[in-house]
Amino acid sequence: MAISRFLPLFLGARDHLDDRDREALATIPVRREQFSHGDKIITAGPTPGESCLLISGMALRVHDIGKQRVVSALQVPGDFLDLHSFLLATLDHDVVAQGDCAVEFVRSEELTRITEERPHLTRLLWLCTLIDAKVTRVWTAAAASLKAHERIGHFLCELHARLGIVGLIRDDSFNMPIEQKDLADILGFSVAHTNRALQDLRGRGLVTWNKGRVHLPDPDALAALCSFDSRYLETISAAR
Amino acid sequence: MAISRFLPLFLGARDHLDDRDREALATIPVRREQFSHGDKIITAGPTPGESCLLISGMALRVHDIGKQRVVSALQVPGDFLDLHSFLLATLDHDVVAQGDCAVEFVRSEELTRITEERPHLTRLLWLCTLIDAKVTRVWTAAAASLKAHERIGHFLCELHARLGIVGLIRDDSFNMPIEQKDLADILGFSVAHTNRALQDLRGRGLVTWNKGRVHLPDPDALAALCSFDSRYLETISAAR
DNA sequence: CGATAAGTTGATTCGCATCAACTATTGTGG
DNA sequence: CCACAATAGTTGATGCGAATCAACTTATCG
Repeated sequence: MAISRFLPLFLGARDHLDDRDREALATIPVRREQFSHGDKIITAGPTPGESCLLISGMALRVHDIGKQRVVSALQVPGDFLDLHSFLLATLDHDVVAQGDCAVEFVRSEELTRITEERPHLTRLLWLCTLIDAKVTRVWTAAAASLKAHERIGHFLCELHARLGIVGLIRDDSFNMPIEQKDLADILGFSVAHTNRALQDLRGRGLVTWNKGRVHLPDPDALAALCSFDSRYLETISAAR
Repeated sequence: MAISRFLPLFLGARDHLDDRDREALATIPVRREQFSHGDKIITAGPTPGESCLLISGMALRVHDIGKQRVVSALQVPGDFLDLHSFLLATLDHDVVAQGDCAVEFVRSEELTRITEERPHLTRLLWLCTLIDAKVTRVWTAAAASLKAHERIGHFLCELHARLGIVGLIRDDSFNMPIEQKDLADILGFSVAHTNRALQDLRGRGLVTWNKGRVHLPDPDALAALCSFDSRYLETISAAR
């Protein structure tokens, strides 16, 4: 099975792909697999000989620190879940399905081959991991400086922007396979507090969230309230 | 001027460098520059046509979010401060000198050349950015789940481990161009609270911190107290 | 020796966790 | 189609961790 159309879409959003790049991507063989909510897609420990690309659904990076469980990132369709593992010998966290997901596995040799033969593609794949890192840094900054309702808003703005890149936004609304308890878990709040913070945003008319679907009536106003600056995601590469 | 011995040291800690790799590194021309405490080494915005390597001292990644200033990472000698900027078109944060620093600038063309000619080195450089990302994720996890004294301890354990890789630890002690107010700033605590948390660690006999020098009498005990697991840093690459 | 910066201490306030109850919604078997 | 169970969401009371502000002590350095 050939790799999903998502990868060229995602990479192409960053920099022009020429025909040879596209062909190199199109000929990567993949194995597709389906996961349900809570399944471990990837387990911490020695890295497997393959990396995987999220096709649909969402996934969480889950760290165990002490006796606690902490989410350090959320992945959306088009993201590599562990492009890292192609270069790292061990993975320090699990990747867990948030809702149902489809995933495509790529053998590491295929990626190594790209690095040997297609320098431009290599730089673009590298870029993916850099953007991932950027998102994490901004997440860290947001966690350190925003209040609960602002963090939720920031999180929703981030999702709105990221899902937009892969074409999953319609009329400023998007699917969200996440419940309040999951949101609390992801942001590290209690359920009670999450609920109150969400009510705050709802009360301001900035967020509606019903049955797994989120609508942001005024994304700019929400962004302003939550100090969200989308520029860090609109990354055109300097890779060429 | 040729690139510092730090780069082969740092890369070589991850994977074997053959003679051609070493030569490719050794012939990279660099410009060396000195910065004093508080100087902006790199400014947020369009990326310059060069990347830089920290040779001595420490530096902070500083994000502006809303009206606040948040530190998302601390860099130590051997770290690239913005290997990102070689691939990213804009940088979303400043890099600021913490104490005096020496830095070596490398033109992006040189790095591009490496990606065209030396796939193995490319993978190792990529690896550097991945480790950087790992550190940030663990930082996020620590921030979310540890109490003040544990976070300080975790931070010191991380530094101990990272400085060890580049040979800057002697008898479990190391230079720390950081005062309590800086530490508060980095971890996002108030100065008062930072002080109390430090006293806690001192009271347990796990940390001494005098005149810019930190000593950890029992690193393992400190690591245990603070849920620090150094494995995420001891990264042998799977890059070959 | 006084001046400035670094470190320490205490009192008060605020954000969020925790625990516990309660309501609304969804799902299930009879 | 109803009765009930299970799950998701909401609300309130209380406690703790850390911020804030202000005073004070100790180093450092002309």
